[in-house]
Amino acid sequence: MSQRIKPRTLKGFRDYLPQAMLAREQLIDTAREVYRSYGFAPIDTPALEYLEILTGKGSEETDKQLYKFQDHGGRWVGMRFDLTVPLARFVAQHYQQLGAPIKRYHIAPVWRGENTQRGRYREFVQCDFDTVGTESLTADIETALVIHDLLRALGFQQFTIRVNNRRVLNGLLEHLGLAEQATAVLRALDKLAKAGPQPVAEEMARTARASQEQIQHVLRLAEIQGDWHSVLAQAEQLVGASQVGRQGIEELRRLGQAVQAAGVPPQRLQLDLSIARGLDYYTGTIFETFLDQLPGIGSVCSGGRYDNLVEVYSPQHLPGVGASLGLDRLLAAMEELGMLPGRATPAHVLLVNFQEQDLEHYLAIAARLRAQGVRVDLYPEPKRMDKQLKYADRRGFRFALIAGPDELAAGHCQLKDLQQRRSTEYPLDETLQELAQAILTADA
RNA sequence: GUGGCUGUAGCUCAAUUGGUUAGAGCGCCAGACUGUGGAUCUGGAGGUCGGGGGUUCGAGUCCCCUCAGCCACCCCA
Repeated sequence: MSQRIKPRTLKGFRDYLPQAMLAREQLIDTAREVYRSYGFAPIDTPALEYLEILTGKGSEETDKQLYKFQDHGGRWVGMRFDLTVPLARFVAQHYQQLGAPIKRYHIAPVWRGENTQRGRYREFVQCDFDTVGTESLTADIETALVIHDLLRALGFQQFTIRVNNRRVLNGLLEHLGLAEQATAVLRALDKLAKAGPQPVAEEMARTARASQEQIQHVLRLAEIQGDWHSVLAQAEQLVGASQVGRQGIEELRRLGQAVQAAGVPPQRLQLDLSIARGLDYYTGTIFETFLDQLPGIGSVCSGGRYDNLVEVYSPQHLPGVGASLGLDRLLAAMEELGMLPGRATPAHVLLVNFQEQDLEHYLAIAARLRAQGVRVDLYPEPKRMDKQLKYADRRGFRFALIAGPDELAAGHCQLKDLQQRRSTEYPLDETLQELAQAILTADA
């Protein structure tokens, strides 16, 4: 070999080893189950879209982060940076066949060419669920419930879903005569939690040319603290006579009431009038979800209502609402919190290999166990047993199945529980039902 | 995209003021122990000191560039 190529991966792109991938797949399975329990159905869309489909939808910033290039036919194409914009295109293209409302989930990778950090990558998987084609607040309420169920199903106890409504913000800005500069004001406001009031006020003065009085008014809204009820009461005064603002407040009132009535503990759902979200397409309810133990990692599940996004591609009015679970960010958090299992194998049992001439026996035993749902890993070569047991141990197998010449001759086998460190004898009969039951029971 | 910090074996880290053939622990492979795992001992594999260039008699060590990681800004999952 003249020149060996150095194996490496691009910045922000990663390989996933078995242990990590098992955790990812388990998380995906959980998300899928929760989505399905609410009736969301799966879809998929291409990684590449015509560039014009993607640009100008999220924000100026997302346009800059877009991976784009000319394909072999000279077409300008881009890699999707989220799953919501492709969904809008998808709905516009297929709503005749689908009918409304459309409830779909979509678990797939997205790409953003931005700088990397802990829990921030250039290729990452989002787990989106959305309801398109209804303006009903029920869809917003269910979105909150799904987020809640999802985090609970993943094993989280301490998390906070922060809720706001763009209409409240827009109402206030309208009331203050800042409707024109809404984007700039909201962008500055979004930084309040991190930066504090001083820098935010300065940014508003600079980018939105807001007066001191206007700024103070906006900041007052964001600083409102308290329970759901009192926050709304105070916000009501600040938005004044604004029609939009009052609608937003009413929506939040109904949403808060319904979600709590559905059994979500009040402390998990917080009204936070300062969250605005950087994406331009949101029009109503907005959600962000933070882990109480790791607030610094950012939101692990965000979303909101976007009533006009599909109209970019279709004359139909197709309002939508949904949210996106950040799989990779969540996994980074779970790893930090020690919530990930250390297993590196999906198999329940390692079948020890004693000698080449008994291969057919091993294959038959494995086949019978698999037929009953047991995942069996047959060691490929007759190595020393201590090596094989060490292999099983290191990878986190619960069981090793020992069926050497002695056992085969006697018509039974040893099931070795590597966790409890003891063996039990089982008959090697036609079905191996007793053995399979023992393995599957211990696994559950 | 901007700024700061970091970069030695798979992992965690050593290596006097620049000075011969770059070390340790853990892990991996093998043996002691040819049918019973997290122990012990012995041996082995694995590094172009992230990569490239420069200064120097001599660079892991100093300088520049580049790549990657972390942090902040920005934005976001």
